[in-house]
Amino acid sequence: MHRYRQLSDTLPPMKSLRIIFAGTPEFASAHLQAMLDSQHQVIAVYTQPDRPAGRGQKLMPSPVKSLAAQHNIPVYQPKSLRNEEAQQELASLNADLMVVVAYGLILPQVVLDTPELGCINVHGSILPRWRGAAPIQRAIEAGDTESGVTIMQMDAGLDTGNMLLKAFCPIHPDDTASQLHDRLIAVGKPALIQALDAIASNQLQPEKQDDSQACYAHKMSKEEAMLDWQRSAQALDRQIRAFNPWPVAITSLDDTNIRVWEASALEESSKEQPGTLIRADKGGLDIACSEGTLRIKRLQLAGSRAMTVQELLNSKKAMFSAGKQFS
RNA sequence: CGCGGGAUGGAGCAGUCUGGUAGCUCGUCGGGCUCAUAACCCGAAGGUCGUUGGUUCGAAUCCGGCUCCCGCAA
Repeated sequence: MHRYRQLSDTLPPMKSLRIIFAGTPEFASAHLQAMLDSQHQVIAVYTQPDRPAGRGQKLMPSPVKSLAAQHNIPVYQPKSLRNEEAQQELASLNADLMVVVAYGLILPQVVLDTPELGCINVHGSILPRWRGAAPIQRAIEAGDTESGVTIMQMDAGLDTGNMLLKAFCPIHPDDTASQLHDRLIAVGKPALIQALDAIASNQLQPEKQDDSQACYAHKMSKEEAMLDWQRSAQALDRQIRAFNPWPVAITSLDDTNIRVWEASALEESSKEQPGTLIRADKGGLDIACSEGTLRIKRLQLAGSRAMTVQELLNSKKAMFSAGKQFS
């Protein structure tokens, strides 16, 4: 296996690959863009079927579909790749390689074996840590200080394939999932192109994952968005950053839900019961936790946009008087 | 046609139900107090009330169309 930095002196690739790209969200479309800017040839794109999304529930194309359409690349949107019809369609494209980035569909073994060079995946963590659906968010929630992108040869398991290349980046103490997401795109794009070039000239050596070091990044859900004031301020701060921009951490005051967009943990501890508002001023809302104090800086009331505590206090001073209980 | 909330000086809001001189908290500018200040005191500027049509003697307020924003849902 190569580290990304060591590949910078790689020789030019022997040939341009015929590639099928499969992906759905923005993380995927960014990598598709990188491939379109490279010398490799994207002959077709697979993405999830259009789904009702947004207000009004209109059918929306995925970011990958939109980008492919702009470049006149054929788009396929099967509901599943388990049926033979879809599999034959894919085989008829006669690709050298398939690149999968956050596609959201399981690829059966038949499909994995279809392209001559197999299927590779760009994953938003340093494997075997954080296999699964939400590696970016879970890394922040766990307080990891380093992350990166792993490019691997796909096999039938969930992110268990042999690793081909890794590109590292730091996680800063105040990073949100949104910021790390963007950083991983910046790191992942050149890494993917490096990997493609190296694959084209057969220079990569697969490395097995150490299964004993693996952990799983479960999908984010709204059910876990509620802040538990019995936890430490530091843990809540991480949760808030991991849940930004989706699904966004929530707390409850006066029986209404408040979305918490930005906060930081203070060392200061207090004797107040966890969830008690200690003070509210331009700096933020300071709330007692079981350990430490959480300072909320930006939040969002129902029906309104997110705003800073300073803005909000201009009209809602009564709502945030000291002594109030969050739950 | 998925359900619901909203648009009022630079910012966040009240006023709309019960039409009749545009208000609050901040910010800005000027002055004062102070060793000093993000603190305090005094004063000033700044709004065709999202847009468009209608009802009315009179519309931020009532009725219809449109635009944009937000929550639920995904």
